[in-house]
Amino acid sequence: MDESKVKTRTLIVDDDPFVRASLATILGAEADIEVCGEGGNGREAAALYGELVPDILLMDIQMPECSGLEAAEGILRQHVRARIVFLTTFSDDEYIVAALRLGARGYLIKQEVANIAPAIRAVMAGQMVLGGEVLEKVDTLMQAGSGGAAGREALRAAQFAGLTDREFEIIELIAQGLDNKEIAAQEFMGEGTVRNHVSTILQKLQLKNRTQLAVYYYRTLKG
Amino acid sequence: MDESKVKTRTLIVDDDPFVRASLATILGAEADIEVCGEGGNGREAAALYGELVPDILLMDIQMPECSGLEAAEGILRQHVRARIVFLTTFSDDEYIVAALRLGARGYLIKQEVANIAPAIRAVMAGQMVLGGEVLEKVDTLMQAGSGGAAGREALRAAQFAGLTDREFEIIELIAQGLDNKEIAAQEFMGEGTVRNHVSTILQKLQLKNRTQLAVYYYRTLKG
DNA sequence: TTCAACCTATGACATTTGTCATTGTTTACG
DNA sequence: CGTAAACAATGACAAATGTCATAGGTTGAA
Repeated sequence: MDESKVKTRTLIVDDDPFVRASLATILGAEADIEVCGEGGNGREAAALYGELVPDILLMDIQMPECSGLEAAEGILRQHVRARIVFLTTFSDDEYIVAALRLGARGYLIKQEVANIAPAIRAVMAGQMVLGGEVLEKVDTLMQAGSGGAAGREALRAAQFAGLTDREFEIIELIAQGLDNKEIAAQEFMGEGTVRNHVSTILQKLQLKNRTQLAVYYYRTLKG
Repeated sequence: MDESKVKTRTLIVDDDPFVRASLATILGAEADIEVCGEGGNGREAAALYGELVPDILLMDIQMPECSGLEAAEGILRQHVRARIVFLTTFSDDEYIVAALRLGARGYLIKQEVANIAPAIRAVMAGQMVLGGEVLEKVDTLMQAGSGGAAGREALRAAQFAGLTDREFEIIELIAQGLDNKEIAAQEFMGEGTVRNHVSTILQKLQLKNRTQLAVYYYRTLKG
């Protein structure tokens, strides 16, 4: 159709009015991006999101009253497919993990201003974006196995923060519709062991059962 | 980035060399389509698909050695997001149902040559395409309720052949991760009734459990 | 070496899920 | 009117699923 003509509607949320204004100016100058609203804290973010339903929510984490993480959690509960990109001053370890676990589509550092617009485009294309500085942190946070490929691997690990390789394999099998017995056969382990892994996965991702896990998989990884 | 410049890489698979050549010529003439490979049967389709990972696989169903349906099943197992469009000589009833159930993105008739390129574009835009002749068949195959809207309704009906409205509602709730009790509450019916509906759905779609149903939902409806 | 993860495994247990037989109501069609 | 299909429900049952406690083996880092 005419996707190329439609601008990416972006909602900006930051407690610093100066930052908001700067971002709005910088992004507004891009031909394919339109700033559709601005907010100053998490509550406003949630309210504005429900009202405007933007394509992208670009949000700070540390904000008074209601943090970006809290807001994101609420928003994602309502709008599962929300594309939320965090924009912070420092790449704080716990925040990264928390944000990615929530299902954020990006985690950028304010210093890397020039990267923001391209990052938004990438997220709109279904990708996930981590700022360079963040990527390093992620790398050290989970001493990524051996000397394997860094790129996609780090992303994968990041998105399912805290999950082990085994657990991730099992997630993929569940997302293909296999039951515990089939998974056990495929992975050469006991069915009880599979159950244990599944149980751990569900706790880590705060899900209730394997069906929710499959849903989560397709909504977060794909989608 | 620059999606508008990148051509849609299309893999053509048909046992008739003449058909292959014709299609390649016709499609190659389109500014936004590029034929990236050709194959003569299902096995070649699978092999080439894995090698080239095209945007679109345009494939005949009836082929020697390995039918298009078999190939599609294998390919979709590996590449969940594969966009497979079947192109056949006749709109054969069973094939239509089978193809759509597999998760095909399109089912076209060779006679409607002029429609192929537009169909490819539609599929790339996330839509699903059924040739006009096919649509009629689908309509009669399942005497589509009453005189409701034909378009999207027919598609939905086709994709979930034989499913009732109620059943479809329940599918959507399952695809949101609700358990039977929650569905019962939401739909104002007994939990046992929900179980019965789920059981019927699974039989109709030939699935084993609700997790597979969720997987099926996201692989088929979404993409 | 000691410690912390991770992986594996078992047994017990409660819950959820799926199947089946059966029954009844309502609605649409011939 | 009779019939068929969709819808709702119940009870009973088998199977799958998820949780928990516990425990042994491996491996890499301090």
